[in-house]
Amino acid sequence: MTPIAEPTGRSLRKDAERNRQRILRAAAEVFRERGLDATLDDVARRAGVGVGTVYRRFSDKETLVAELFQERIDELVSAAEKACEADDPWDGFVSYLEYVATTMAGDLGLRQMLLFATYGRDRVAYLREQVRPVVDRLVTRAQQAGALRADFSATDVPMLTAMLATVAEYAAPVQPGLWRRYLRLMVDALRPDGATPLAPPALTAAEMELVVRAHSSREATRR
Amino acid sequence: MTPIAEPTGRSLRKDAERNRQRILRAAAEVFRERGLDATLDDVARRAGVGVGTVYRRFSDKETLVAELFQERIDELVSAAEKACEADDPWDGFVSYLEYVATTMAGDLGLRQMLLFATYGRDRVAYLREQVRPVVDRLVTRAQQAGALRADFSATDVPMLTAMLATVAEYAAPVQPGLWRRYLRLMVDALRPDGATPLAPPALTAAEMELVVRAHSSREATRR
Amino acid sequence: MTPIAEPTGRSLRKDAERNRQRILRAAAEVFRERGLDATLDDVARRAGVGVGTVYRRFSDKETLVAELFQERIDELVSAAEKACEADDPWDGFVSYLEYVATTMAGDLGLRQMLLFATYGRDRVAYLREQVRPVVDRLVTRAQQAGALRADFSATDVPMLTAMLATVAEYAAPVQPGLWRRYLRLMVDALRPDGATPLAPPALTAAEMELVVRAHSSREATRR
Amino acid sequence: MTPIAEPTGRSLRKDAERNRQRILRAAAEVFRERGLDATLDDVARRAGVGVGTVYRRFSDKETLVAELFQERIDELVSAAEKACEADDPWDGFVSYLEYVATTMAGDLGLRQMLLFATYGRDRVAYLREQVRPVVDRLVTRAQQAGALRADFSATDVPMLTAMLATVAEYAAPVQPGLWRRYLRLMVDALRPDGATPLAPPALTAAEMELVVRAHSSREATRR
DNA sequence: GATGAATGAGTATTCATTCAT
DNA sequence: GATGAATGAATACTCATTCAT
Repeated sequence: MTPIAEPTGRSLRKDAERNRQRILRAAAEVFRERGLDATLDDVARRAGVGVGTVYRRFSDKETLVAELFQERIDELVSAAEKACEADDPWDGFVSYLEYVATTMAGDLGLRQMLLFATYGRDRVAYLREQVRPVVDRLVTRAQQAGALRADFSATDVPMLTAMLATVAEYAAPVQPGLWRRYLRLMVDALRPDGATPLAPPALTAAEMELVVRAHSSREATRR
Repeated sequence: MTPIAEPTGRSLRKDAERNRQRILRAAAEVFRERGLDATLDDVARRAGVGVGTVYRRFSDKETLVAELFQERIDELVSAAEKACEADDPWDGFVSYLEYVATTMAGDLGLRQMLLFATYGRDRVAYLREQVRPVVDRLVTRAQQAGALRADFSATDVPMLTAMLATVAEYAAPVQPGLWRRYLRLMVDALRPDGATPLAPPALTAAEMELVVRAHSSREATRR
Repeated sequence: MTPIAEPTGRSLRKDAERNRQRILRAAAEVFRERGLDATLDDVARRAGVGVGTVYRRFSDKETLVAELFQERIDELVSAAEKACEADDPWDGFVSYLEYVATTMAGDLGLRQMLLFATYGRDRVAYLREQVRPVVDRLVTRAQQAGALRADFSATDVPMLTAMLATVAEYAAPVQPGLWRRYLRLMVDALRPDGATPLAPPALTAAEMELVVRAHSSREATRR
Repeated sequence: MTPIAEPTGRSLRKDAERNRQRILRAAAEVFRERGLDATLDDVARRAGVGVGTVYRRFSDKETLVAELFQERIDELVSAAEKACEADDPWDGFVSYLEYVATTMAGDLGLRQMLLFATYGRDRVAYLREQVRPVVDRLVTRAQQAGALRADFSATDVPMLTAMLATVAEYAAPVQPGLWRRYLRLMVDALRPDGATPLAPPALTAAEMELVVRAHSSREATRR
């Protein structure tokens, strides 16, 4: 784009950034389609760069995956925020669940990341850290509006999304939207009327932390 | 054949059988804890035998995994049958869900087998073949008793159990019974009164077959 | 594309090409001396590179073997063409036999490739495809000159060369040229005068195809 | 067979000998059909005994193969002797060649043993030791009768048979008798009339010894 | 900085051989 | 003696990661 001259300095950094983006985009595609078993060579090829370049930008496969995950988290956070501003608190809440499930339904790599402790389980901890406050608000808001049963907890949300991800994973090749059926089912159960007391109680935030940590430490032993 | 005498050959078989059991036990542990990526060398080490011995007993990693899976299937089928004979059709239905969730809780290998079809996808087909009729009965029975909403389908059952298994897996180290909370939630939704129409519709039996098959072919193309 | 400049990438390719050649040379030696059972690790060691490098250049053991074989084919075809242009049709014919026998002498791998079809049987088919027309001409030409008995067939040529190669293989370490003795013997028999009718008839081209195919399928069933 | 009593002593040895024969027979079949790559487990299975028994009778796979080879040698020697007593010296000579080629044509293992230096090349040395005197006689007799060209040597015989084995190997699956065609060809060349002087000269007996030794020592280095 | 070549530990599986029963 | 169970070194091939150009 910049015609002549300027061979060093800024243009290089611009190139670098462009490559970084390319790689992230390529990785997102590749992992989405083929799961986390895909090779970094595959990613590099799709990005149109050499593997070396990938390693220059991301010290590790793990790191690259984590970076991608972070992108999803960011998107998730803004989705949650947007959902918080919905006119109807209940609709906001449900639309957030829908958003998460939709995202996961279309992304094999993401599902593997969430459902199996093979890659960077500790990222999930970080995710919760980020999203939690917003989700808290989302839940409280719906409950205060009397639309969501009182014994529902913010820590239930990640569990529900994991459950939907499971369905998505299972049905992905045949009926990618099947998870909506189970979202409906849950939603029916989440209304305050006629609900049976839930037991055991939801995880506390601290317990939730533990859950996630337990997963990652198990991970640590593995390799 | 001859129940008396035959002191030779028999004692050998005893040893062999002992090793076979050791291997199965070791494999169950290893795959449960570390998933299906675990090596047969790992299994052998855990069992305290050489790899060759593992291969003498199980022609394949695939075969070994399948054998383990078969054990679970058998248990599942009898659980379903027992559930069918419960006095209260609804209780029977719920207790089956409980049984399956409990079984899958904490078994990473089992979940991988069900969700990602690297090993023994045909086995999953077989599993469904075995359990389906009993589950059909279980569901019909609960619906005829007016205890289960009419738009619920037998193909919903594996989905629900997979969902519960996901929760179990997540929470296992901290709160192993957490999945019961979500079982309650679902159960609330499954009652016929006040239910919202479910959409999309449940998978037909044929579609369910496809889901399973699709997993294996996806797997095939992946490599 | 641009023949000037481009100092990067090119020098790498030089290295890579050098290694490729090293590997091919090493493979030629190893397979020649120790047959096709030799390991690619052996080849790598001889070439002074890691196994990975071998696999980077040749996707398969099969492929590497085929590549080596292809080199021989190319040489063979040009030898046959040159032989076709000899002033004396008979001398041309004989010199071709000499060439082939010389080439195969002492190359255990090459002989295994021709006799036992573990690797690159399709290549043998391809070889025949390539050489056959030229050999046909070579034979016809000698027969039309009245120098070669009429019941000789082009499909006899590979058989004769295989036979000579066998002798060469046997005698290589002691008397590398011994095969010439048997070439003389055959040549005596190939003259048209005083020849006994040959039975059974030579293979037809189609049968020859079958021979080659049969080897591969036999191989297939064996494992 | 022996009814009661006599549990130790002779009957055991009889059993052992019977097993030995069974194993040899089984090995002959298995190696004939599937070549020397066949497993000793395969042999044991075919023989209806355990592998352990095979190892009790034959210290080694190599040894078992050698033993089989010896059987063939013995048969070969008697064939040669019988051929020596033929009324027509020439016919005797040719029938010997036919006998050897026929034997090899039907036996993949034998061909591998003879054509490739993978198994027990030194056995070939031994073979020659045994057969040489008879073959000498066979050749001399035919030459004295004026039926065989004078420059033919006894050391040419193993070469001719190896050549025929090559054809047999090649054509085995499609046209197992094709070697006869080339035997005819050679026979035409072996008549004394109209023969071109053969060069280089045949191997001397000493050289032949060297050839064989060279093969086996090459073998030694391999493992 | 970018490239892609090189590396080698790691994986599933086989088979000759040994040894407990 | 016979059995077949156990062993483990060996083989083809992959992929995350490093490094020379």
